[in-house]
Amino acid sequence: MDIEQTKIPQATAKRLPLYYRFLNNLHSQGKMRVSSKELSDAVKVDSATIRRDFSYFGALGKKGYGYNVEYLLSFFRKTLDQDETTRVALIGVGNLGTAFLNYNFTKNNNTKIEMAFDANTDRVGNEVGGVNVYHIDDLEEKLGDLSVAILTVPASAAQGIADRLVEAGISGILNFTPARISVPSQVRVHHIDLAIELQALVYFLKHYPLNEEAPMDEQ
Amino acid sequence: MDIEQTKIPQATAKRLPLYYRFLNNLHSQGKMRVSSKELSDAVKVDSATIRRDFSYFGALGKKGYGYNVEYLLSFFRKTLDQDETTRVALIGVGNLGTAFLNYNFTKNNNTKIEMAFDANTDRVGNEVGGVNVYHIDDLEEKLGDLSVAILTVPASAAQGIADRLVEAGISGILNFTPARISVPSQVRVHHIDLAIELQALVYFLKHYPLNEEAPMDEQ
DNA sequence: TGGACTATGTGAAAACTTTAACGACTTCCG
DNA sequence: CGGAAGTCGTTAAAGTTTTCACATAGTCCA
Ligand SMILES: NC(=O)c1ccc[n+]([C@@H]2O[C@H](COP(=O)([O-])OP(=O)(O)OC[C@H]3O[C@@H](n4cnc5c(N)ncnc54)[C@H](O)[C@@H]3O)[C@@H](O)[C@H]2O)c1
Ligand SMILES: NC(=O)c1ccc[n+]([C@@H]2O[C@H](COP(=O)([O-])OP(=O)(O)OC[C@H]3O[C@@H](n4cnc5c(N)ncnc54)[C@H](O)[C@@H]3O)[C@@H](O)[C@H]2O)c1
Repeated sequence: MDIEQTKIPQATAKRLPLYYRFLNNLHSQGKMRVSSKELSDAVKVDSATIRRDFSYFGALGKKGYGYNVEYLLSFFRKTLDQDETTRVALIGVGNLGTAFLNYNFTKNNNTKIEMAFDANTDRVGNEVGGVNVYHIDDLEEKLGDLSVAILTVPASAAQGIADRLVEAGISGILNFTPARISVPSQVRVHHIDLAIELQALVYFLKHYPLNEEAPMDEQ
Repeated sequence: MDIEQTKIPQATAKRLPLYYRFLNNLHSQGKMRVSSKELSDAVKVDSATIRRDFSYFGALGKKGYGYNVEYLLSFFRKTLDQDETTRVALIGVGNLGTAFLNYNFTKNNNTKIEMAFDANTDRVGNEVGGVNVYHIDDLEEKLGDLSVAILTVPASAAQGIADRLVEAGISGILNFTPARISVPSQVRVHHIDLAIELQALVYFLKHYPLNEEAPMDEQ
């Protein structure tokens, strides 16, 4: 909870995990150095933006040389707390929830889905992707000190479950349901609304010219 | 392809589908009128932002009254081309792809996954969620005039498939793989990177104070 | 009908984000 | 060793998005 880091722009913070992943790729390819230009080509973010982003953390590179991959990587590992794994709960083992459980978020990542909950007794007691599925009634009992939850229940159940999660002490929710849930201000919710992403893409295609000067990428 | 509409800020454009969905909800609840304040509570977007967004389309509301739900809805239906369905292809019928196929995007939506492709012959020939799965070798032959594709293949295959999609005339790609693909500037790619979303949430929780003045929501 | 109330639409300011440009320092080759 | 080439870190400018705040115009009740 560094006071320093409070100053980092949100836009920058959102790109950090992306940088981290590509630095990891470079490192496992045995690359020793990288320039903001090379990184820019890889992650599709303007090189000036990358340099600006890095500069919030101090002078990480060397003029005329670029950045040392290993150094940068170890710096971001600390910054992004890659050393400690954040344990996550998933609520709603349906289509989407099952996909997430089968996917191993820990591969390149400091997060791990530790347990799952569902209301459907057919699902309860099983293991999906190596994760135990408990009954939603046991949420408060099993949750322990987990602080992050992924919400993949039907929209109609979203607010109710969110209330229980908050009550149980969760501090972050990744919400995949179309419901815009209400939570106290100490709790952070990120909405990922897949239907809307698709609609927005279609809208942009129909209404925005996509010629030469189209932006490199979106979102 | 109205010239008018080119002026609409991207940030606004991304919120339109959200507004549309909530207006639909209100309408099916029988509500006749709605104020920017009420809408704000529902979608968690500042009411001034909502009024500003709407104002790009002209004066849609009435002072002292608010907005007529039916009118607004029919206006957005036209604006978002809700009348014509956009046909979409999905490439990669794995965990995530299967979840999308089973989900009916058409429920509240003008998009429909029309066909799917996979390299695994075990999947080919089956129907998933009512959608035929073809072999990836037949991509060019089957694709026809579809202009949007959802990419849920392994990261290593992403760029190769993207190249083929572009060659086959696709104009928009919703990319769920961690690979940042390169495409010509006439093609629009939206990246949805779930692992990064999760990491970013964790980062914000650890490094940003989430007290009184925390923003209402993110992303 | 009148007057209190309500809620829009928008000008202006503030906040945030991206991009351009370049001085300064490093590297690296001949 | 010296100079050309490369690349950072940053200042300043431009662009985008959000928010404030209020005149204005319509509502609605008594
Ligand atoms: N699948 C997709 O492609 C997709 C796309 C966009 C949005 N979404 C949204 O994601 C969410 C999940 O979608 P899905 O397709 O996985 O749905 P699903 O119906 O397959 O899964 C929902 C799961 O939640 C469980 N559940 C229901 N009520 C519960 C409760 N009170 N407590 C705990 N578990 C409960 C159900 O038993 C089920 O297993 C939905 O809100 C949906 O709108 C999904
Ligand atoms: N599942 C998740 O929760 C999750 C989370 C984050 C990111 N992702 C990303 O989404 C993508 C898909 O993930 P997944 O879990 O569904 O993977 P998956 O391995 O379950 O599915 C990939 C599918 O693509 C098919 N495929 C492989 N090569 C192909 C090719 N050349 N042409 C056509 N099809 C091909 C495979 O046969 C398989 O069915 C991956 O890039 C993954 O990194 C998934």
